Amino acid sequence: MRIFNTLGRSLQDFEPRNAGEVSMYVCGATVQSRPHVGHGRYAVVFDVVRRYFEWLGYDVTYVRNITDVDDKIINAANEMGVTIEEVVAMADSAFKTAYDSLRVAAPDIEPRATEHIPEMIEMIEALIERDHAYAAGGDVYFSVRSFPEYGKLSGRNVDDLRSGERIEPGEHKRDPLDFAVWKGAKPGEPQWDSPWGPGRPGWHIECSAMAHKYLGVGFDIHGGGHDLVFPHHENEITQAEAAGHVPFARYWMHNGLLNLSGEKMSKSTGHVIDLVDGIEKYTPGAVRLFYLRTHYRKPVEFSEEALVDARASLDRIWAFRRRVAGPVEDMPLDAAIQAFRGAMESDLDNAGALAVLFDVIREGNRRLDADEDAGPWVAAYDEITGVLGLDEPTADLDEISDDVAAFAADMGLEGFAGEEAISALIDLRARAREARDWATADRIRDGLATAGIILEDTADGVRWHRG
RNA sequence: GGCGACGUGGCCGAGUGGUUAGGCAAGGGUCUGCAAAACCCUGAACUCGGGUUCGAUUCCCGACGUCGCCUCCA
Repeated sequence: MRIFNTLGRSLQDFEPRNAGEVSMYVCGATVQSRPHVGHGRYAVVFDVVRRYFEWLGYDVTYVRNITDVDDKIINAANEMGVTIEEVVAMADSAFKTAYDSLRVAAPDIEPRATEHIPEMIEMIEALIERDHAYAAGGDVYFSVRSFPEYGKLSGRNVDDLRSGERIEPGEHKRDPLDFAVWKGAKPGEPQWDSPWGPGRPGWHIECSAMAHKYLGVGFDIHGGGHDLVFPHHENEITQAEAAGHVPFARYWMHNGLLNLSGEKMSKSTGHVIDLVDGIEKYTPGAVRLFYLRTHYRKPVEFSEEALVDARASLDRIWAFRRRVAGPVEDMPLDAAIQAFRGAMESDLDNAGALAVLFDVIREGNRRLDADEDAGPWVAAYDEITGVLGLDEPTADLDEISDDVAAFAADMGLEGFAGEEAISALIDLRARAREARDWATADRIRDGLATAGIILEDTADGVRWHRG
């Protein structure tokens, strides 16, 4: 497996820290507001990274944090006139809803910043002991110039940074480049006791401390959005390594960002499309496929057209598997699995992997049309869609059940519901077709379509699926 | 101003120093009561200008363009 490592900016062979195990930490959300469609990408990308390693047989430990204390959360609470807990609960639940519908598997560990304050304080103490941080006026700052390697991840030279040149009122930095690892408490803000007085942790120290706690020194993969490279990840490395955890992480993966009308989506500017809304509008599978059509490192433009395109592609994918009922016994076609692996091993070329899937589908369809054995192709399909999380979920009839039952009743089929109602209607339609009563047959097909069930007549009988 | 990424057919999007990516859309056919699905066929590309090379979309240089980071952000 070759991975593009942001640390060193090169394609590198992946060698796990411990044979057979992969430890990964991904920066999750700051739960200040509902997720936008950009957040779905990082979640899906790293979900696939995890699934792929698991598929290869690695024992994966996946940690994804929740940042639940932060300036932005405090500001949001003040603006909305609600408590911080309410902001966190609202945003957190929207993120969970989105992850679930996108079929992003829950991480093994999902630590919250507010539950790891002692670990952060411990790390800050270590930094002070080693003269990499200093307390000033109730705050604690990291001394950037005390760490010569600062800038190694983002490729920045300390002297080129014009950021942080201004010092906010009330800050006590010795050097404008220094950043806060502990912020002294302000009235009305969440606070914890510390050796430097009451306060709360800086953003970057949260991840350094939690990643270290759960994954130890030199864990395998640290991931996140490309916009986190600087300063967040740069500072994470700096703090962790300055505290003696060397190396902090060995491979750094960053997914490309999502643009909207040529501009990055950003919570702070409100230039966003809500993720939960987008999933509802375009369907979860189409959104997931949209993320996976493009190599994970490239920027992507979010557009109506792109989502409609993804939806059509997904229909093609799923239509193939519907042609064969149930599981297949065959071994997956070796050539296809090798090609799939080849793509994935090449820095997780998810777009190339998708091309392999479409090749499998085309040949599989051709074989089914020709009455040839398609088992190995179907098995390869199952294998690949399983890793990508693109297999079709079992039809959920709950929300349309009433409509189907009502329509069945209209057709004179009282007392049927769910799949039974669908089967009864299909039987009724079959009799109508035998009698060449096309009007009734079409009425049933159209009625079911309105309710959300699509019928297809095939040589082997009628198939249905959710529309 | 500093650092970095990218520019492929109507749209999206992989890849490669010389031989068809793939998807969506379009046109033609086959199948079908009609649909739907599927298969077959068709066309179409590598931003521009130099250079290296027998040969470059692929390597090097430059131009133009788009985007990201340098402040919170997946």
